[in-house]
Amino acid sequence: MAILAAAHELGYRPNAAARSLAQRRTRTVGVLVLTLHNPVFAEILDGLQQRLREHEIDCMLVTGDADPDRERAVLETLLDRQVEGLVLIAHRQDAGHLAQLASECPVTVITRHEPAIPRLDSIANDDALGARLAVQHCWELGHRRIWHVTGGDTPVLNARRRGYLQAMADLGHADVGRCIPGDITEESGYRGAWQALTDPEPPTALVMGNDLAAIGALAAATDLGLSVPQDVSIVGYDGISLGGLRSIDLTTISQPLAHLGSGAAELLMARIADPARDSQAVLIEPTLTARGSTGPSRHAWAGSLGGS
Amino acid sequence: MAILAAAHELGYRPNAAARSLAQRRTRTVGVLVLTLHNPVFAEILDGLQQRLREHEIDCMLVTGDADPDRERAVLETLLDRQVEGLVLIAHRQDAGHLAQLASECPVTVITRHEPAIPRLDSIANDDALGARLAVQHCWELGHRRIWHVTGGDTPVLNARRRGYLQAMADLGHADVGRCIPGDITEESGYRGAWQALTDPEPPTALVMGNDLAAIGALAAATDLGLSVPQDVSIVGYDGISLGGLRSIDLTTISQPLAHLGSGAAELLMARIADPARDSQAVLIEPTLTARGSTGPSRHAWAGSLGGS
DNA sequence: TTGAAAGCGCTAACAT
DNA sequence: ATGTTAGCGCTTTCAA
Repeated sequence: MAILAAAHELGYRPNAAARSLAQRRTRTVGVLVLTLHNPVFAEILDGLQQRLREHEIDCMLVTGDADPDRERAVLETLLDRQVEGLVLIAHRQDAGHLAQLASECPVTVITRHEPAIPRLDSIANDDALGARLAVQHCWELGHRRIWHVTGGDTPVLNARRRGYLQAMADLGHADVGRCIPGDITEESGYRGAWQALTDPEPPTALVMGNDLAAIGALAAATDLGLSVPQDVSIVGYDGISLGGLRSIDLTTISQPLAHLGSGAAELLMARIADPARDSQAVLIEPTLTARGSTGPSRHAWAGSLGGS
Repeated sequence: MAILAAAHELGYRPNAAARSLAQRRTRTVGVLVLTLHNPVFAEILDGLQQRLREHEIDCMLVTGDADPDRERAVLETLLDRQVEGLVLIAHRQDAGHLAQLASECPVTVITRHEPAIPRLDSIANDDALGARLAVQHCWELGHRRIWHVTGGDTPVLNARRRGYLQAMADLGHADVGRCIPGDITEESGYRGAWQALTDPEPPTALVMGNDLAAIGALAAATDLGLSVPQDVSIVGYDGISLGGLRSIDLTTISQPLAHLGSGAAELLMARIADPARDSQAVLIEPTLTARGSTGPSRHAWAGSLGGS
């Protein structure tokens, strides 16, 4: 007893591997994040890590840098370490592999609304709704030629594209809409916006796949000598805090990022406590944050077609 | 044999805890990162993780969100898991605790030049030199009233401040220099720059503590109706890729970020192979990346004091 | 070459 | 209340 106490003083360190072997639990969950380069994930992780800490659960953070194979490899290492649950923040896995993961341990997916898979819960914002809000905002400012630079062929970005198309159709302006393929990096946003804005009949408003791409789009507009929002309005998606800076001042569709993280932690804890419970799919309404990158366009009513 | 093979097919998963217990090694290193909100660390991690992967070493990534106590707590969990080494990317620990860590396992520190501690290596850029380069660049553009918004009271940021003061002294203009306290977030950069630029005798050039703060400074200039670089030149530090965007277009002191990461991996691997080797302190020369946020100032020669 | 046994450092269930 | 023992799932050693 006293001996043990003394040992502690002298730098004795309990071996976590031995403990989890004997105890048959690790008090650890694994967290996969799409990439560390987009601050949106840091903001989600803030909420997630804080809540896990409250539950006294350790978290092992890994990233596959948006590469599905690398993701699979790091998920394997997490599973080998007997994590008690998995949180996937914007993964790149298909439904089959997801179901397999969920058969091995509780899984919670953030940012993505998954098909019903047993033992898998999800929490996400309504991307289609968000994209519709973005289009409506532009429309109310008088824009008609509203284009979309997509974020890539993933469920989240496809939902945003769907919302965009839906909104354009609802407004009766699908004919002047257009989708330009891209991904969710600044560079891609720059290229996509450049392509759009150098079109013979350019759009007056751009709905971008996410905030990072929108920041790239701002750069493209600058380089083309266009003023924002006088010449072109730009809307992002995510609501990263960087967009709130006055020199960026990006109108965007805001998700409650930290809340997505803490909500995921709760879902995972609940499922670990009761693995058989029904799958939950929490859907959160995004909101428009209007800032300086959108405004009435002087071209809005003067394009190749008039108002509605 | 065949039995084992079949077991594998059927979802058998080796238990990493049991393996590391039996094998007495984990093939895992722990990585502490100051914060996930600054993309500079993602860029360092790119280089680090890739190199570790080449060595077939797993990496457990944690963050203490710039809070020394939280950092200490997560470092404990890493040590409990018997990591074979530790990489600290911009930590907040004092020399005493660092020495204690190094006595438990090999440690490599990135971004910070540590005092000689046994079993601890470091790799960093020369922050004082970088800050001098920033001042010299402004000076060559004709600026005299060059102020510094500091990044806080940490060794790295203190070195930058020292370099700034040194350069001002060398140029014989220490009297018009001034340090404004701040930290390394956009918000702080905004506040610090605002304070500087609303001074009765404002500076014509601002050397910021890092790129994020510089981006905040750009916002402050915008809000004050000042043009960059006509009214004020702004220099960042780090060389994050965000600064290269044309809408931001930040002159900065570039560190070879991925190289810092891969270099740290090599240092750590070498020390794990030979724990008794001499401590290494790799120092890398930063370089100036001149972009659009700096230029000759129309006020440079017209301030309260003329040229030299 | 293949199989049995011991043991890694801890915890849990016992027996004292 | 305290001390002892078995065993977590693997690797390694040693015997066959």
